[in-house]
Amino acid sequence: MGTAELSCVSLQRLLESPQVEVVAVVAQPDRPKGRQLKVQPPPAKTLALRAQVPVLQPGRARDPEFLEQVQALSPDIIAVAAYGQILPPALLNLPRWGCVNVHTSLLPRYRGAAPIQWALLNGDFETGVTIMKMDVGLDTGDILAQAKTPIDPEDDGQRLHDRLASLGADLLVQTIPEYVEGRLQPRPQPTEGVTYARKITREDGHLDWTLPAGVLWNRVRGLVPWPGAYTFLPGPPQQRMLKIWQAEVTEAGGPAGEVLRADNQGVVVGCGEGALKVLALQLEGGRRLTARQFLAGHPLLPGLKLG
RNA sequence: CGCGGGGUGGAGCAGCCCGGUAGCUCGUCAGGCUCAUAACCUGAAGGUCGCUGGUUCAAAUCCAGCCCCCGCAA
Repeated sequence: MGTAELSCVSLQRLLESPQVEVVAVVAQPDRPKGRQLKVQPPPAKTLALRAQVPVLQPGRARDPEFLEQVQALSPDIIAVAAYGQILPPALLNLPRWGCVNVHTSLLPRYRGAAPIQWALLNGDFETGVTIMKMDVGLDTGDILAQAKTPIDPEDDGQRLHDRLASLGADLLVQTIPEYVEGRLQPRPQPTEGVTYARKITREDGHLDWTLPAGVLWNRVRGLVPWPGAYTFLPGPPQQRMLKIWQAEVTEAGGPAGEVLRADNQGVVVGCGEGALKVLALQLEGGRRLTARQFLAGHPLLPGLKLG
């Protein structure tokens, strides 16, 4: 079961694995998406169809009709990754080996919806993936396997997502046989160190320049590709949203939110503490540009106030 | 028919409302200057102004249709 991009990597590995037969894929229903609000299939469905695997798309995972369909398939195990719905106990207990989940954090840290982003937002130096046996709680199941990866300064939400997706997929296909063959004992999550990664909202991207540069830098990195860190470029005629895709912390000091310097190196903006050198940005309606390209057509003079 | 911005030499933009000489910041090429530079100076090349049709003496500019890019929203 999976919906988002992240689940596709795991699905792909499962399809390739000689030890696993994928009898069906469950994804969330097609939803209106994109610019003209056209109804579009989720990525996992697209991949499943291409692999000619049957796809189920229940509106709710607890629909009795859906549960019957799953029962009819009599799966030995259900693998879940980025599915996006809570699974009812009836489903958790349906397969002989239960349900296993790929979670992109080192549980019990960052239970919940946005573990990748929060690891970056909090400036962690390390994160990873956990394969767990699902139970009724939110990401509280027993741990089957974990793999770690360091977070380096080059990482942003997209890069880390991609890396964890493949790390998780590898670990999943390796873990399932070990678990099923009894070579691996589920162990309860530690009671210490539990944190929750609440869902990210668009407003989380709105930069507050009175915060320290280091915090803002983590925002910029953590919120790629969505919602992206943004600020506003004052008019005339009207203020426009300015997304900041890449930046680094720099030494300069000056009023928070004020452009201190703007040249080919980048746009330096004052923060509550230190300054942020913006390297890649995107004006509302335009495409993403390097600081150099941006400045060629949009002069940003020192003293300009961003907000 | 969800809302909105945009397509102008290689890049990023102005010009469009108020039709009439193709502009700006860069890049490229050539030369100069400098111990040196993503520095500076001089010169040059490079554009069917997204496509199609319409209006007009005249269209980047006004009108209609189409293609493509992007932000919001979901």
